[in-house]
Amino acid sequence: MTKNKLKEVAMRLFGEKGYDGTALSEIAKEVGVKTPAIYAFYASKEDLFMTAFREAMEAYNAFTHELTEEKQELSTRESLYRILVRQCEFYEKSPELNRFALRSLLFPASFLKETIEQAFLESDKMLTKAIEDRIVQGIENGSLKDRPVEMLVDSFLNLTDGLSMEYFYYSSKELYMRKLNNAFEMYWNGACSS
Amino acid sequence: MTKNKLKEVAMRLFGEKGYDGTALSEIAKEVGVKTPAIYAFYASKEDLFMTAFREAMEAYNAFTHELTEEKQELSTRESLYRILVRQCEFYEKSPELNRFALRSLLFPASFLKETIEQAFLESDKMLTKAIEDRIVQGIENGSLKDRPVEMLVDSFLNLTDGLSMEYFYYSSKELYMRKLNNAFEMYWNGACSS
Amino acid sequence: MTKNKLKEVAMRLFGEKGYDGTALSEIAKEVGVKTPAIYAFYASKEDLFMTAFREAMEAYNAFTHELTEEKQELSTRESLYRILVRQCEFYEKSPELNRFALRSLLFPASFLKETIEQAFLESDKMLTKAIEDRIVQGIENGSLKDRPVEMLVDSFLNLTDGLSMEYFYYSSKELYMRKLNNAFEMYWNGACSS
Amino acid sequence: MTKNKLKEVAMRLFGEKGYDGTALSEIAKEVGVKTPAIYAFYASKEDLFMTAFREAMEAYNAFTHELTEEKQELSTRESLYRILVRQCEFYEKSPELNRFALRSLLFPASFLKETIEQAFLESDKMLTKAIEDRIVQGIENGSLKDRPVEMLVDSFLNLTDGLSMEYFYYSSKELYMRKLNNAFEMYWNGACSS
DNA sequence: GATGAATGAGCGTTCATTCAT
DNA sequence: CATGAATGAACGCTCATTCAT
Repeated sequence: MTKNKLKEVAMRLFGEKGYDGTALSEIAKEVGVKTPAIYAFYASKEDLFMTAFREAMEAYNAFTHELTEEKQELSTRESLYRILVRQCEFYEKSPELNRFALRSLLFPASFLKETIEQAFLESDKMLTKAIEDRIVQGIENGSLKDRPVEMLVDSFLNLTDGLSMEYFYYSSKELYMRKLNNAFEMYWNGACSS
Repeated sequence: MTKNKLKEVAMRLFGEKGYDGTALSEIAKEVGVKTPAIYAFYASKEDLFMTAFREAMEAYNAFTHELTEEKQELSTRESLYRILVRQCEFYEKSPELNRFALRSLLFPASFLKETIEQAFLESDKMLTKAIEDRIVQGIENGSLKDRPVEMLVDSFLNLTDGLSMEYFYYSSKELYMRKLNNAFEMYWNGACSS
Repeated sequence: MTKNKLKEVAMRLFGEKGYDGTALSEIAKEVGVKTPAIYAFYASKEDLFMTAFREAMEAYNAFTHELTEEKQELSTRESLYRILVRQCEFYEKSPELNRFALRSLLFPASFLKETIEQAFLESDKMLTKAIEDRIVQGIENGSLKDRPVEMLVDSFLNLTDGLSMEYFYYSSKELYMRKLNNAFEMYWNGACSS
Repeated sequence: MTKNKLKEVAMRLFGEKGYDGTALSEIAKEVGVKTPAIYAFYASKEDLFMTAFREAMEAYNAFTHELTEEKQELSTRESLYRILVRQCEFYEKSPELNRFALRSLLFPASFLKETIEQAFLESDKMLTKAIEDRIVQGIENGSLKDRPVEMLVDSFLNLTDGLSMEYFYYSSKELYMRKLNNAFEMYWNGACSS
C-alpha cells in the first residue's frame, strides 16, 4: 500500500535529514511513484510529516505503556535494568522511528514547536510513573535504600536520556551496551548502598 | 565587523533551524546587509557553516581544555561536581553555540556526516581524560571506592550526556539544576560507597 | 441527472471565475461526484465548457427569438419598453447564464476567440431585427418621428448594452430599475419628439 | 527599466487573458527575463497584478479628473459630446489599460472582489459630477429642457457604459464611431426637446 | 457510470550564487 | 565592501487527464 510506504519512507528521511532537508521528490522516488502521487494520500508535506509524527508518538506511547503494564515478577534491580534493555530493543527494532522522534523532540520543525511539548508529555509522564512504581516498590521491599523518590527517579531518567543520545551517537552496539551496563551498575550501586 | 556578526548570527540560526531551514537571506537581514554581501567574506553557505562549526569546536575544545588544566585543589567530589557546573555555565554563557554543536553532533548536515565524528573526537578524548584524571586520583586518595575506572568514567559521561539533552529539553533552569544535583548525588553515592 | 448538473454548475462557475479560474474538481465537488466522473459525459474541460456555451447561446437565441415572435398588440412605446423588461427578466431568471455569456463575449477563453463573434452574430441579428421591426412600425404609424432607422436602432442597442453592463455592476435591483426607466424615458423622448 | 516593462506587459496580458490565464513565465518571456527575476521587483503575482491595477485606477482617475477640470467654454452639446470623444480617445491611447480595467470591474480576480467597488467608486463619482455639472449648466442656460437631473445623468452614464462595452466588442473603429454618434444624437434629441 | 491511483505538465515561489557596478 | 539585477535549479503544489477496476 502506497500510503503506508510513503509514511514509512517519510519517517526515515525526515529523521535522517530533517523536514527542510527532505524533498517530497526523494520520498516519492524511494517509494517508486512520482511526487504528485503523494497528494492522493496526504494534503501537504506538513500533513505527511504530522501523520508520521503522530504514528511515532503512538508507537512510543504504546511502548511506554507496555513498560508500565509489565508484570512485576522480577526483582527491583532486574526490573529497572529491564527498562533500559527494553528501550534499547525498541531503538533497535525501529531506529528510524526513534531518530525521527528524538529529532522532533530536540529540534522540532518550526510548525511543530508549539505542539511538541504536549506531544511528549504523556509519554514522559508514563515513563516517569513506570520508574517511580518500581522504585517505590524497591524501597518498600528493602532492596533500595530509603531515599527521596525524586532523586532516584531523576537520576534514572537522566540515565535513559544519556543513553538515548549515545545510541545515536555511537554506531557500535557493543560500545553502547558497555556504556549501558556500566552506567546502570553505577546507578544501582548508588541506589541500594548507603 | 560584518564578518564576525555574520558568523555569529549564522551559528544561532543554524542551531535553531538547521542548515536547510536557514536561508542566507535571513542571516544577512539580521546582520543588516544584503545577501550577496556574505560572499565578500565566505565562499559559500557551506563555508559559512563550516566556519561557524570550526569556531564552535574550538570554543568547545578550549572549554574542555580549561577543564583539564584546572588546578586540582578541590576534593574529588567537588572536582567532579565542578565539571557539571562548568558545563552548565558554558551552556548558559553561549546557548546558541551549544545548541549548534549538539545539533551538528546528533543531526549533522549531509556534507558534515563524514567529518563529524573526528571533529568531536578530540573534545571527547579531552573530556574523558579530565574525568579519568579526577577519578584515578579519587581512587588513589581513597575518596572513591576502587572500581574499574572505565565504569566510573562511562557512567559519568552518561551523566553529562543526559544533562546536555535535558538542558535543551527543559526550559526551566531551576528544574535543570534539580536534575543535575539529583543525578550527581546518586552518582557520587554509587561511586564512593561499597 | 449528473450530466446536466455538471453542465449547470460548470456554467455558473465558469461565469463567476472564468475558464482558467475554475478547476474541474470544484465543479465535480459541487455536483457531488469525483473529478474523473466528468469524463464519462464530457470529453474534456473544453468540451464541457463548449457544451455550456452552446446551451447559453441557444437559450439566448431562444429568448431573442421569443422577443421577435411576440404579438405586436402593444403600442410602440410599450413594445420597446417591453424588450428592456424582458431582458431584465431574463437576467433575473438565469443570472449565471447571462454572466457566463457576457464574460464569454467580452473576454472569451483563448480557444473561443475565433468562434465567438459568429456565435453571437445570430442573436445580435435577431435582436436587431426585433427592434427594427418595432421601430419601422412605430415610424409608420406615426408614434415615432421619421428618422433614419439605423440611428434609432443603434441607440436602442446601446441602451441594452449599457444596461447589461450595469446589471452585473450594480447589485441593487432598485437602482438598476431606476437606471432602466430613466434611460428608456430619455430614449423615448428623443425618439418621438422632433 | 525592467520593473516598468514587467508592469506594462502584465497589464496587457492580465487584461487579455485574465489573472488565472496569465502565467508569470509569459510575462517574463515577453520582457526578456527569466521568471524569478520578477521577484526582484514584485513580491508575488498578486503584487504585480495589484501594482498594475493601482496604476490603471490612477490613470483612469486622472483622466476623469481632467474631464472635470476642462474649461467649459463649449456649448452644452459640444461639452457632453466631448466627454464621449475623450473617452474614446482614452480607449485608443491605451486600450490595454482599459481592457484591463473593464475586466477588473466586471470580472474581478477573486482576491480583488472586496476592494473593487471602492476602487472604482471615486472615478464613478467624479465622472458623474462632471456630467452633472454640464447638465445643470445646460438646464440653467436653457439649452436643455428642464427635466430631473437624475434622469439626464443616468441616461448619459448608460450611454458611456454601452459605448465602453461596444468599444471592446466591435473591432472596427468606424462602426464604433457610427454607434457613438447615433447614440449621442438620440440622447441630445431627447435631452433638449420637449 | 463512477472511483482510486497515478502521472505529465506546468505554475508560483525560494534560494544559493554570480556579476557588473 | 556592498548592492541590484539576474539566473539555474529545485521545491511544494495543482490540475487535466488516463486507466484499471
